[in-house]
Formats: sequence, C-alpha cells, structure tokens
Amino acid sequence: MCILCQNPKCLINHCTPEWQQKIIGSGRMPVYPKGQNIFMEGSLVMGAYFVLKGKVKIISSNLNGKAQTVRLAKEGHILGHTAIGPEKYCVGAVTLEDSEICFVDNQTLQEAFLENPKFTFEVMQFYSKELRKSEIRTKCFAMMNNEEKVILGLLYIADTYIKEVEANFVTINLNRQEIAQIIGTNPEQVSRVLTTLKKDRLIDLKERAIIVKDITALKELISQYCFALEC
Amino acid sequence: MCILCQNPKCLINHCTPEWQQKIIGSGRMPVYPKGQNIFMEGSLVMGAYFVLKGKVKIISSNLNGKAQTVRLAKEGHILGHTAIGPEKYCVGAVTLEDSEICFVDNQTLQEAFLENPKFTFEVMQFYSKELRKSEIRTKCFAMMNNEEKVILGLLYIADTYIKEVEANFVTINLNRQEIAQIIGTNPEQVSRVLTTLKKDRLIDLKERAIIVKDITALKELISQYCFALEC
DNA sequence: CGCGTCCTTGAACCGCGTCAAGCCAGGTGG
DNA sequence: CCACCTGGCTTGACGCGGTTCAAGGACGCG
Repeated sequence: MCILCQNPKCLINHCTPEWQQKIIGSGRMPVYPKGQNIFMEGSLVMGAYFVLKGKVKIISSNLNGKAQTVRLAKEGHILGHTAIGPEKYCVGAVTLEDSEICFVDNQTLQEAFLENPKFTFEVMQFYSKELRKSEIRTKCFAMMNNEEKVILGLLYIADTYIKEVEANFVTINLNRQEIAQIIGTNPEQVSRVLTTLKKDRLIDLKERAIIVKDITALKELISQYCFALEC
Repeated sequence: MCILCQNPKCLINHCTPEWQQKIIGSGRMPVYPKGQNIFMEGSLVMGAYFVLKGKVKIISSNLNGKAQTVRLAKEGHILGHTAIGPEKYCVGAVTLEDSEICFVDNQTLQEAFLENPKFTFEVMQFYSKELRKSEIRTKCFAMMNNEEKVILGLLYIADTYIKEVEANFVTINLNRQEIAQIIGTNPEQVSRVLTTLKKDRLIDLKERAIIVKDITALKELISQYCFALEC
C-alpha cells in the first residue's frame, strides 16, 4: 500500500512500489479545511488530485456567480484530470469537510499512466463509471419534477455520506442552499419538499440535520426512473 | 493503422499491431442502418463499441417510455464500457444515420487494456473528457431557460455534425422531437425558439432542415455560461 | 439581550408543458 | 393528374408548477 497515504481505496495503489515512491516524491498531500478551494474554474490544469479522506463538491458557475454542484467526490475519487497541453479547468472543487487530498502533476502522472497499465485501467474505469452516473443525472434533471429531484439529491448525498455499506439510514448535515445547488433549484423548494417528506415519516429533521431513515423507501418513490441508482 | 477499419481516429490504433490483430479476430464490425438499436437499456454488458463512422445517440428512458438523449457520439467515440462482472446497461444506443461500429468483448478488451498502456491512456482521456462535457451539460440543464437550452442543443449537435474544423456553419437534419429529447423539452418549444432565431437571422429553416449560419454568434448568446463550450 | 443566519411558510407572478387547431409537404391511390 | 391522407411543423390558449419576493420564526453567538 502507498507509503504516504496508507489509504486502501486510493487508485495510486495500483502502481508499482517504485512508481508510488516517484509519485510521492513529486506529490503534495496537504490537508484542506472545510470550505477551501482545491482548484478554481478558469485556472490552469497542473495535474490531478486524489481524494484520500473527506468530501468534495465539484462546482461550475455562470457569470452571475450562481454555482451548480455537478458532482460529489469522496475518498478514492479523482478530481480534475491530466492535461496534455495547456488547458483550463471548466469546473472548480471545494471541500465540504476537512479533507486530505494528494496532488500529482501532469508530467509525473502521464509517465505513471504509461508505465502502470493496472493503474491506468483503474482510473479509466473510474472516469467511465462517473460518466455513466453523470449521464443518469442528465436524464433526471430533464425529466423529474422538484420533489423527485430533492429525493434524488438526498440519495446522491446519502451515497457520498453513508458509513456502513448495508445501512438504510444516514445523517446529512448540508444546509438547504447546498442541497439546492446539487439538484438545481432554490432553498425554499428544498425546504418544502423536506417538510412533506417529514410528514410522510420518511425523514427526520433535527437541528437542521436531515436524518434519512429509510433509503429503500426513498428509492421506491423515484423507481420509475428505474436504472437511476444502480449504476 | 488498424487493418480492419483503417480509421485514423479509432482508439484501437493505439494498440500494438499484434493486439490489433487479436482484437479484430474476436471483434465484429457490422454496419448498422439508421435508427437501429446498438444495445438496449437493461441488457447485459458484453463489451464496448468503437464508432468508426456515423452518428449515435445514447438515450435513457423512464418507465413511461419517455426517452432522454444523454450524449451524442461520432467517429472515434466509444459506446458502453468494459464490464468486470455481470452488469447491465443503464442507457441504450441508437444510430442517427448509417454507421460502422466495431464491437470488442469484455475479456479481449480487458487484456488489451492491461498490455497496451497507450491505448488504455487514450481511452481514459476519452472518458475523462466526456465526463467534463457531461458535467457542463448538468450545469446548463440546471441554469438555462428554454431558449438558451435550444441554442446549447444546436451547438452540441453542430459539434457532432460539423464537417470542416474551422467552419462557422452547419446543416442539421434532426427533427424537432430529436432536438427536444437532447435538451429535455418538447417539440413545440423547440419550434418556437427556432422561429425567433430565424427572425434574428441566426439560422435558416429550409424544408425542415436547420441551417446554422453563424455558430460564433450563437455561442455569444450563451456566453454567460462562459466555459460551457470550450472544454 | 440583541444580532445574524438559516429555515419555513405564504403569496404573486410567469415560464413552460400540454392540448388543440391549422398548415404544409410528401406519398398513395383512384 | 388530382383528391385524400398522413406526419411533422407552427402557433395560440390555458393552467400548473416553480421561482421569486417577503415576512416571521428558531437558533446560536457575541
């Protein structure tokens, strides 16, 4: 396992020990506090970031400053990508809690890819899977009404924040604004839907935290978009 | 260059000649007529498809049968993905015109990936880029009004159908329904926006075809989502 | 205790989805 | 060759859902 991060989920583990050493040599692994920018929209792509611990949101803004959260990332995920030439980020990344993130520069990364097929394969699989998830999100954005979007958002967040694999409940500590940015609406709508979900005894609201009591039941509510969640 | 397909854009060219032979041996390269299903939602993932020629839409439906187009693919693109275990497609693929598509099964593909780092690297880059495009689409779906979405849709289609790299115009032969499915709305709305765009002399409508005369001007109209198009 | 922040709820407006009618072009058959 | 039919496009009218604005409440903090 990678000597630096000791995280079994990190894809860098698929490199040979020698390459792990090389990557560590060139890499940085700072700890980012909650709410910190990891990289910003429009800045130059210097390399990729491997999330070892914590949660990160990938956001994209318009010129009015309104931001949309396009993806959530947790440990084992990759932020950004390898640039071949000069290239700028069209998204930004911000931590949702204190996080440890390993940066690897373009040059090192590209060499590592070409000499560690297993590593490259795993990274490819990661991007491929995220693409599929993103495509399903596109479909849901296009077809769902507000209530369904909120439910989808809760499930998406749950997937990122859940502790045990088989658990059917999770506590969410994001505020209404954060949730609204994930599903592309406003805090008022989120609040309204949460209230009705509470009435239906599907969630609890305690001190601004959202306690999802029955994930399976929520999934059932949007099951008509059947493959929405299992890929 | 790959002996079978002779297509310089095909990523399989990044394999060694021996592996190209192996892939060809196990592969099929049928010609699909316009409107044909390449694979369907819910069917088992047997391998990946490399588009050599033609255009393909990747769609996803809800239980009511309503379909959303989540991605357009042209020559050089990949459809589907490599499955490790048993896995089902959560999207389907349909040709938009007569197309040549090379199928490679999971087993062969996985072996090829592990022995052709350059190939794997290129495929990874492809998925990574498509993910970025999809994320920008998510943002646009969340923030744009109907007119902006139609413009985005036209530009997205233009990007797939355009002939010369530097061209500023393109002819689109998709009907209103197809366009509506790409941007997540209905044919009526598409029609309305197209009418106003014609009044503004940004497009021509001739015999149901849409002639985009000034792509740059259209991009200008949605430039407030600034990074929407350049990545 | 007062202030600020976030949440909740209500009310008003308006954009968009839906329905319906009319139009146009192409294809078919008498 | 023309009448008819069909399918896609266009345009108008209407109603709903969601965004926006505003006010009031809950809570934490200095």
